[in-house]
Amino acid sequence: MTAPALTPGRLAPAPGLPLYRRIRDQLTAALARGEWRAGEAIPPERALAARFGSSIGTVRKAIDELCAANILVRQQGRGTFVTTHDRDRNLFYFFHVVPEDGPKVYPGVTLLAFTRGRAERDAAERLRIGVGDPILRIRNRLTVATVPVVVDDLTLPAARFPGLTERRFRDRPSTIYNLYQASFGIFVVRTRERLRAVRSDPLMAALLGLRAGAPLLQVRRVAYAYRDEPVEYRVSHIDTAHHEYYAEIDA
Amino acid sequence: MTAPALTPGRLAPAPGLPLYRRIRDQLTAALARGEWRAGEAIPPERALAARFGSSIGTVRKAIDELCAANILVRQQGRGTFVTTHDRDRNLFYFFHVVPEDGPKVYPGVTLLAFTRGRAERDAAERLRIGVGDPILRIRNRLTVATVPVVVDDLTLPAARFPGLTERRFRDRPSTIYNLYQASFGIFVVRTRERLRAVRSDPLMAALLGLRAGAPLLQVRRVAYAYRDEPVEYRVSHIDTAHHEYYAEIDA
DNA sequence: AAGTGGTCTAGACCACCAT
DNA sequence: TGGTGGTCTAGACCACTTA
Repeated sequence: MTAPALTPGRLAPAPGLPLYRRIRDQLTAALARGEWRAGEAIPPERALAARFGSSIGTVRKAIDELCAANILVRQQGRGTFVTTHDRDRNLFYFFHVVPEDGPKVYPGVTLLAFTRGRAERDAAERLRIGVGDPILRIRNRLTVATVPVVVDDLTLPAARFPGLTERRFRDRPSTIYNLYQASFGIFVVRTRERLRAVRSDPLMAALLGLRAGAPLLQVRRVAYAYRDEPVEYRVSHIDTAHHEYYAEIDA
Repeated sequence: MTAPALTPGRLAPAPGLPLYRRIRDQLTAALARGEWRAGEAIPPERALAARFGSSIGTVRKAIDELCAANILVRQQGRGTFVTTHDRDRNLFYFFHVVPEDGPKVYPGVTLLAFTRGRAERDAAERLRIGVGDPILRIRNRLTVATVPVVVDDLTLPAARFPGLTERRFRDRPSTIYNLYQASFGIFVVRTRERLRAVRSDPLMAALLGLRAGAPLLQVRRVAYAYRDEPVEYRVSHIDTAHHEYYAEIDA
């Protein structure tokens, strides 16, 4: 005498979806409205199973997907925790520049400029905002062992970052993506990057200590939050004379 | 009265590993020795559960991992199949060059050179063979809409490709990775790439119809088979004047 | 010792595909 | 209609962490 697989009414929305996906979406929604903060544990699986009126295996399958999306992290014997954008994580997932020889290291970051402006067509399209909408522009220079290697030009939709000032940006305690998460509830989940080789213009050459015309790796990255919302457009120029851009592709 | 979780003796090797991983490894081994060929269905889950003396859920978890590694593909109602390196798959997973505007298209491939030689240090290290071991060198030019965009220089460890001739390489029915799979049992599962911006030397410039010194995107890719065995070292030079290299990074 | 996630079972029923 | 993978249950026991 097994109970019917679907117990209607317990979890109302989208009855076409399997239960474990509806539970996953409920968890995502709870995360998005801040029920559990970054670094905190979510309730134990047995408690969640009771809350959603499902079996524990179904809750585990929902959590599995959130772990695969790097939104949650399991720790056996301790609990399941909301991922944080700490230094190590950031280095591992989002910083792809490695020295020609030797291990990856965390770069030094210098803020070169912090200005307000209005979105041009390129940035507006990528951030899915209107041309002329208010934006923030930030320029950083990254150094590895005091040698300048990367210049980052960030474009942020101002509407998503209310009250972000140069001081707040400069005095952030941790990584940039950690600031997005802790201060604005924006959790970067995925990025898409387009790369090309370009000639260095005089400005970039000066910032990186190169001759104009030297080849640079240009990376145009859009960072996305929970529901595929673009939240940052970043153009990087990388001097790959003694560093490389590293990518691992499955399958 | 539930049976004990572990039923010792049924699946001998590595008793420290969970059952579903041992089953996964058994399946991988069966795949590697050709028990089921590319494109064929593996036995149904119920049959595998009987064969391994486990419950169906445990077999499913093993298959889940092989699907995640893109070695198997499930099709509801039909069966579970061994992945093939067909054109679409190859385009999707391994060809990252997209036009500046418009959709990705499959490139035309022209074989420029096919020679035998001995491994230099760089290639030997990356392929984990000895310096001086026999290798095959292959040069291809890729065109998009008749415009040359990429020059690929492949280095293959000759020992892994016995009997591969220029004719056989040129007359392959499908993709290069499909040839590796169908003729040599080498299934490319993952690649690692290192990218940098370089100046075009005179030879590359001539092959791509550019002026020497033009910036090129250089990609050095190592392709790996089942157990992290390197099977191909490929250096690509890409003209990114009107094309881009596209990467998607999770988390 | 108590509490967490991790593995495994045995079986029911659903959704989909081929015939 | 019969066979496949997909979902779900209810519960046992294991492995690990913390107090």
